[in-house]
Amino acid sequence: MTTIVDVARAAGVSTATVSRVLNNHPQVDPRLTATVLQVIKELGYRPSRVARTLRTRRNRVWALIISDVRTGPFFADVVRGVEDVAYGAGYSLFLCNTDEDSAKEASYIELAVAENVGGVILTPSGPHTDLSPLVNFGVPVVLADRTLPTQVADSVLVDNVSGAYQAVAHLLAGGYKRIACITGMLGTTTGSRRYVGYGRAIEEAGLTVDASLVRVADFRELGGQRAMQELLDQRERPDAVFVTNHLMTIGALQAIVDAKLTIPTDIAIVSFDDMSWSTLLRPTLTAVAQPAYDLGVESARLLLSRLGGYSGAARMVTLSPSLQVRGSSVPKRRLAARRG
Amino acid sequence: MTTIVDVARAAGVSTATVSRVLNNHPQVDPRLTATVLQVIKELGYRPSRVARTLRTRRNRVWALIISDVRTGPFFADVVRGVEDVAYGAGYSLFLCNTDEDSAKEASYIELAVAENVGGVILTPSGPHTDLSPLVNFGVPVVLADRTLPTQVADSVLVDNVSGAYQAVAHLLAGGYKRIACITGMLGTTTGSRRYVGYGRAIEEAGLTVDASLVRVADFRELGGQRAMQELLDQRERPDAVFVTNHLMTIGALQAIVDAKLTIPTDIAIVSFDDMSWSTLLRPTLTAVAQPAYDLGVESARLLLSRLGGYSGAARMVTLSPSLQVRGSSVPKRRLAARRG
DNA sequence: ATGAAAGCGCTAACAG
DNA sequence: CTGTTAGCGCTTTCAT
Repeated sequence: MTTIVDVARAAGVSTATVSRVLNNHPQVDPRLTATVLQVIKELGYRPSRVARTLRTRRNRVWALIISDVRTGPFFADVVRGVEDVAYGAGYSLFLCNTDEDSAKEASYIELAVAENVGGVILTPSGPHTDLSPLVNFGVPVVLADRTLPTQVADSVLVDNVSGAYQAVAHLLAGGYKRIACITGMLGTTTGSRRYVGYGRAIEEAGLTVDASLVRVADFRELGGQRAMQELLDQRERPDAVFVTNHLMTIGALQAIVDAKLTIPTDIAIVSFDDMSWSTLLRPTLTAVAQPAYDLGVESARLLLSRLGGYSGAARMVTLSPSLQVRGSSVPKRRLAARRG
Repeated sequence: MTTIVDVARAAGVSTATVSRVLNNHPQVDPRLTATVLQVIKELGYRPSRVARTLRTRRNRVWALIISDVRTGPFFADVVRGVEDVAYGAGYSLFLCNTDEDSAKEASYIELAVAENVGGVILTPSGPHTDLSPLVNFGVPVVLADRTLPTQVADSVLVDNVSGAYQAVAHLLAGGYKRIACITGMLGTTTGSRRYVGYGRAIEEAGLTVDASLVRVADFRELGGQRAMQELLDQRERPDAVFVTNHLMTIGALQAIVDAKLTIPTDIAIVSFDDMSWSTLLRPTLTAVAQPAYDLGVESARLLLSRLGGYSGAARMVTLSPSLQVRGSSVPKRRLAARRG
């Protein structure tokens, strides 16, 4: 391996000069710069980032700690948003999947400080995630998609209440009356906020939330399927359902198909999370689209600003989801018209 | 920040002893070990991986260089396979998305050597990917999903020929005669191998490949859609189509819907790549399922074995995809029976 | 079994 | 403008 010493020797200069060339300091003779650059190329020398990090105590690496890249398009999009900004600014990423497991999360947080990363973008696995190792070591943290009770870090959120509200208000406007809700764990921000949006829409319409129409599931496919089955097995069936994430939506759709019911005549459905295949379903699926990529981008930007020296109070950026109206929630009167 | 020196001082031992405790060397007094461990806990000390890497020239980090995590479930699954093995063995991952851009790929390869990573798992963007920076620096490389002409590295592949063959043989067995193929760029391994499998199945059935039924697209949604439109616009339409990846399948399905044709009566379809939502479509989608997670796992294992000292010739592991038969390719005679 | 000391490759005072 | 030198935090001979 060729080091900075080899380059210095070959170029007949000191290592300091080589270092200056590497970091393009202004006060260095252009001719020296040229020869050094030449030698570097000839020797195929590449400065060790490890040594540089040790010396400068600045690591051009971030840790991105999320629950699972596989879980639908959401996190994958977030990752790309982060990565694109990071790459543009000369940073690279440790990808850490916690699977919502707080122990794994804690161990990745440990890793982040052990690796002396420059910053962390984290989707906390729960309300008790301990950021103190990071905070104590002065590692800037940005919370993405979920925040924490203690306002110790910048966060970037999707307006879950608004997204859910839009979805349910849309169903109400379409003439649906018995609107069920399959929500995720209420202990999570996403779970509770989306449920709040559901309740708000119902109440603003002068109705009250009917507990028999609400099912708290686990954000997963099987949970969604079971919840939907239960709802359909009741004596008084819902005429519409709002499902708060894409995995549970897959399960719910399966349950509806299994029950041989037709969407939206028997039951309308709106999903939180829009997928590339939403338009391939028949009928096409009405869904709340989350700005996942942008969420990654914004998170990375907040981190960059901290790295750039900003040290004000914790900031909170909220991004708005948008309702994609499609066939699975056609207004009742239009359905009637079709029949007629 | 507390360092090994602080620990040594507080424990009344030398840094060498602390280091030995950290790396659990056998020849160290159990009582000293205890006090050192105690002090470490009290001080909240965490050894710097950066310093360790610099000193030992062994980095417990890998670079995982793929085209794009967002591109469907495939790479996300690969990533998780790699990550699970890596995490289990104490390694972490740089996630690098190249977007099939050889310049970006090259820059990530540079990063890998600059960061002195312990190993690289790479999906080459093309046949000209230059591994020499890695090879020169003695960084072990495993090629995942695609290989390179020069057999310089271990590789883990999916048997694309077999997968495509299974798909097309299944259509032939179902009585389909004019089977079209929408394939990706033939310059890529996946593109060419899947096309080979298509051709082999056709020829083994005693037929010949009809060039008018073959479209070379770009592995993307729009490309798949256009290709399908062209195929449908011909005077003699195909009665089935084999599409060689999931994005083009989405496009093709869209085109079929737009043409108001019915699957599989007007045209049957089989996709390479199975998705979580394949069973939600009506009819459900017949697809070749790739062992993506396992591909990640195997790649990581090969890397681990190199890291463990294995230095034999380049190995090649081939994983078999499996055909998931569903409704989009129901045999013709059964269709006839339904009608009758 | 433990410690002293050298050094991994780099940067940043400090001199000159 | 350039060189000398002292570390960054850790591991690892080499002595003891």
